[in-house]
Amino acid sequence: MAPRKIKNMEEFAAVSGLSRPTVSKYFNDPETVRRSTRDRIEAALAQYDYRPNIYAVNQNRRLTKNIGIVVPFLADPFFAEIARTIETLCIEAGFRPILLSSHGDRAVECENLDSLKSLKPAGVLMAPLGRASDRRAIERFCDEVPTVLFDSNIDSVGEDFIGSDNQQSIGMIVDYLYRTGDPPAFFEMSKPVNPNAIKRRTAYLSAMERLGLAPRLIQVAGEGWAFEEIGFQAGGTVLAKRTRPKTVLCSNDRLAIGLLSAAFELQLRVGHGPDADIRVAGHDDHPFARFTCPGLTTVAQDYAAIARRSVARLVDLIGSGARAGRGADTLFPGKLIMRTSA
Amino acid sequence: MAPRKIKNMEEFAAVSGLSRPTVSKYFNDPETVRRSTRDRIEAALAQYDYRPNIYAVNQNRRLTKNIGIVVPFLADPFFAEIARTIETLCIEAGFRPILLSSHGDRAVECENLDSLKSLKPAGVLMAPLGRASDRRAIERFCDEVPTVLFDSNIDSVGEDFIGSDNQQSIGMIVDYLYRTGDPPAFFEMSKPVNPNAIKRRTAYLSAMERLGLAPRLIQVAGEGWAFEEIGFQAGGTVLAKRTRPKTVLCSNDRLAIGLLSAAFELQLRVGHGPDADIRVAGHDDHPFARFTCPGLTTVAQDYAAIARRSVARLVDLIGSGARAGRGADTLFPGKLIMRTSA
DNA sequence: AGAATTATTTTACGCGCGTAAATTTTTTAT
DNA sequence: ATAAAAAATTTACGCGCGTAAAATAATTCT
Repeated sequence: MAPRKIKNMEEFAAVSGLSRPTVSKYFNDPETVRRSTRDRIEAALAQYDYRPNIYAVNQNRRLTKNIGIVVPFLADPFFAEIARTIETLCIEAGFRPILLSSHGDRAVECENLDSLKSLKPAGVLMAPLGRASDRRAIERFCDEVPTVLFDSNIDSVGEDFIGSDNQQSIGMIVDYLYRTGDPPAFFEMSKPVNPNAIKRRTAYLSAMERLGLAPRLIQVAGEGWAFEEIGFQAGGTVLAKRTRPKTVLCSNDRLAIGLLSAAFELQLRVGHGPDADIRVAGHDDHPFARFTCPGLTTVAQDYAAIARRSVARLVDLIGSGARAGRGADTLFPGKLIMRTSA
Repeated sequence: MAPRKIKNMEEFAAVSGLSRPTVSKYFNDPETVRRSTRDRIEAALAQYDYRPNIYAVNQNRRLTKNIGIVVPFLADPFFAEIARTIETLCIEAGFRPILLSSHGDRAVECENLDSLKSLKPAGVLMAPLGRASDRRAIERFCDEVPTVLFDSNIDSVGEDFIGSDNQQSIGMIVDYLYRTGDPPAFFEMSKPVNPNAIKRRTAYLSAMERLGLAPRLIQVAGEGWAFEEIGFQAGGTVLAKRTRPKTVLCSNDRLAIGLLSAAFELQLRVGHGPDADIRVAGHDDHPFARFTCPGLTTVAQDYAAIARRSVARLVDLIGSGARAGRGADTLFPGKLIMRTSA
């Protein structure tokens, strides 16, 4: 019992009866050694519980097995969920994910990229802040590290972009709302941080035009990532007016959550029933959207597909070693989630 | 312009006119070199933008500047928030935080500890899963790495524990609910994953006894971390019965969010008004608690204080180099947050 | 069985830095 | 001003591994 402690790969190679370079090869890719050799190593591994020193391993490797994951705001459950999915997929693909949040802050985002650069990652999956991002810094980063952007795009940056088809999803829910009642007004922040927000506005306008309807934008002040608070405060003001719309489509679910809270406080009945005062819809299918009062009608982003495709693309890029320059954009369609709020 | 690229510390030392070990000393602690030396290095640093290779740096250091942060479930905004605060504090203290989530899974928690061990962290801040944790694995880990537990305790493990005083906070809200209406029933999961849940139940029972009241536990089935869903499903059943309580105190806010959603669906009026059907209170002051319908009366955990103290204790431990064995527990009191749900 | 192929071992070197010990410089005390 | 003490710097060595090239062994094919 209690076999002596293994200090390094040399010793481990000794107890497995192999040379160190062979063992090294095994740890880089177990498939590259003979079956019998592999069995011997794995037997020794079970007995001695040795792990190569991460720092020594990565010092001389051109490319590490690290994959950086950068999200703009981890306290948003949407990003927490997608990050979790991506993490799992990276591990399954044989990489070591390193999760960083930019906390909604441009400077932090830059620091994250700097930190990652010094970790020599094989690749990076990044959901940028959007407008608040330092475009130049991200460009420079993408020049050095294979990077796939997801969720929110920055034109002509990164190898690839994977996201949602806002044109389709907003078009769909505008159609739905129009067919089942009054056409929606669009509730959003006047200075959106996120490219998706801008695309959704455009999509709303074009959908209304297509239907031959007059658009109505409700643009409210507010900055940062406290969307619920902004939706609540500004929404309260909007809803208190006599001119309030009969149907509101919010640029995202978190704004809608705040708006629903404001509506409740004003004792407005939200829903599609005959005695309802107002209909509210959102976008994203936020994890909490089904627990709002009433449940929020919204469009689900296919975040599982986005995560899968993003990881797959990055792994491809890493495998091919190709820095193919600007690649293609992939947009996944949204799915209408009908609950009781609209 | 465009000075030649710096490959390593040797080159950087050359362009700053110093020897490499001196530069190395500077990067370990700028205070340990002479003022004039420091100025020269920092001037060169501004011009050449060199960063020491992380892997080479940590290979020979006994102790890295890494601090591991392990939370049980990052998709829970409460943990996302406290993790964010802790991250910032670690950076301010001159360390490099590494954030890992156990995703509510025992095996993942163990893997996280293994990963951390091979990163040779100076210390670790850990919020364990609780009952689902592999106690032995955590014990072994704490033997090797200075570890401060926070949020949820595992008796006799780790150097220190920082958390909330459930006895105080539950006692306070039970008092409040009793003084302002009917005494509360306690809504919880029958098999709680979290030690806090168990302490809260005990605290509820003792508070009721102190007040000379008959306790009423409503224990519902359900496992995992989908608290809203459990609160919604089980809560719907409970609230539909004629025997439903007039006042419900939920073991945590996420259960309460689900319960509120169920109440809304049953068209029950929640609140402390004269025409209300039921009062609902929670615990934690979850980031979304103020946007529920109606706003959730709850107890705020002082997560900023917990984060500050946890980091401070760990930095102390690291500084003193002392493995003092089992230290003290620090419990912060909660703060009553009166909203309209109770 | 012999040749061609594939897998493994040996040899040899270097990565970029930490760190103890030796040396030099600077500061303080006399 | 000079010696002693303290601080800063340099010298010298090694960490644990990757990796390339050459040599050897095992396997497969004809």
